[in-house]
Amino acid sequence: MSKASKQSVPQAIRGTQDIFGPDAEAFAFVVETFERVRKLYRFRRAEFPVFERTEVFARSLGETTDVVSKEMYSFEDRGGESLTLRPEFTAGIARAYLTNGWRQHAPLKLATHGPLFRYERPQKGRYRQFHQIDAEIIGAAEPQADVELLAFADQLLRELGIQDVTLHLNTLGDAHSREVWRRALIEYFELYRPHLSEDSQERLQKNPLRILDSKDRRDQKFLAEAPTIDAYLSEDALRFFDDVESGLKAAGVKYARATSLVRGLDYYRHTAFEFIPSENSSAAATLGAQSTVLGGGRYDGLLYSLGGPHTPAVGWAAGIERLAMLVGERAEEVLDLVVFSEHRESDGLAIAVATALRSAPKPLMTEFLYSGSRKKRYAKAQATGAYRGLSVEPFQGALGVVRLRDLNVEDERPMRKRIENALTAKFDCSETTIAKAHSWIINKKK
RNA sequence: GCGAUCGUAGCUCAGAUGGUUAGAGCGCCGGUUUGUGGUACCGGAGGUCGGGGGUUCGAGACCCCUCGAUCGCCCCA
Repeated sequence: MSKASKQSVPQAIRGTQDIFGPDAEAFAFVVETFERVRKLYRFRRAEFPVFERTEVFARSLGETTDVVSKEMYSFEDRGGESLTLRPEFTAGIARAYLTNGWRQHAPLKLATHGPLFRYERPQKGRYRQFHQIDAEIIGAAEPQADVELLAFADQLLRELGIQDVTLHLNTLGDAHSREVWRRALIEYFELYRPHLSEDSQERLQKNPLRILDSKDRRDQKFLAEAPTIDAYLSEDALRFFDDVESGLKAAGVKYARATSLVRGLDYYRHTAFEFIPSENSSAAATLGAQSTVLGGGRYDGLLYSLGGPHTPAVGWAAGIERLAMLVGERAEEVLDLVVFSEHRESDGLAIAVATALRSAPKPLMTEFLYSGSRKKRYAKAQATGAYRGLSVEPFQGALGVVRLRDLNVEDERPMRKRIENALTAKFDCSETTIAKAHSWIINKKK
């Protein structure tokens, strides 16, 4: 190990993470599972820019929301244009739908994943650069779209093996229902204004719906009597929600009605939902205060607010880090083989052997060791956890000899055959036994 | 933006009440042993104690600032 230079090592940006090892495996497992399940539902893969004009987010999320007013990474580019690193997927996807004329594909089911950026205080399950998987259906006004989207989410969580997470479902009604309800809430909470928490007194101005899921005890005693959306739903809105509920039952998706579930962002209508760990479950403990693992809803108002035609849409997003925490650490796959050269003269043959094994018709997952003293390599080979080891040494009158080493395996037969097939495909070699070890003398390359 | 706890070798951590050249285990490098070689033993490299300022005869330990981590509030996935 060499001495560190005098220069100080740069620190990672606050709230960013370098993910490696079992955590990275869990992350990849979430993405791979998402990719697999999304195809079953025929959501089409799409990629979107990581930054957009600032107005894309400002106009769609609402200027007063926390995300826009204090959490965006915005900057001017060299042309003086205000750009913003995406704090969420939906706005950018809506923009893409409009600018590319994707109405022709409606109803369009899209799936994507990648990094998002929010200037927030990092804590458990929350980062400044974080990652989401995302699914959207644009151009479908039917409640069946909501149902299919939720069935997808539900199946994804099951296939990830995540337990004790339940779907909380609510409706915010159509634009009119929502507005009437909102006014009723303000009127109700105004009565108790002095008794509310400071946060909720402020929410009364900015976002009265959010008072409903306040964690403050002072607020909670007023929540039971607060008006619920159900009393204000228009007939259409009511019928829509009924259809969603019966559709979910038909699809076998379990859910709990959550009348206090609301959405912070302005563009939501009708269906709103979150998958949340059950209280006192280990999943809840794992996630800490960041309980929502997947959330979304219908945003029929969004595309219009971006200057497009009235376009119905539903979607959800889920935090990959949070899902990965629930999945738990995943071990990397166990290696089939580890190959190491015992002498400098056999280094070339060793890499040729490793390559032959990796590119065989039935390839073997192979680690190739090159560091450490010769005598340390056997110990290193053990430590890789590979089932078998192959040492490569010079051999008189031949290119060299490959010897099979017992490492961490019991059933040696299938592996030995595969190794032999891989070797004979690339080399002229003969089997033998040297010092009781099964060996192949490599005569020449084919 | 607000609050709490924390920051000592690559990793996990010891270093009572401030006091001589800052320690252990693991890992890494080398050697002896072994010789289908995973063991055991010996040795070595590696730290301006997150950074800056202050108090003190003297600070890793105390104070202030700053950066970062962790966990809450807010908000959200």
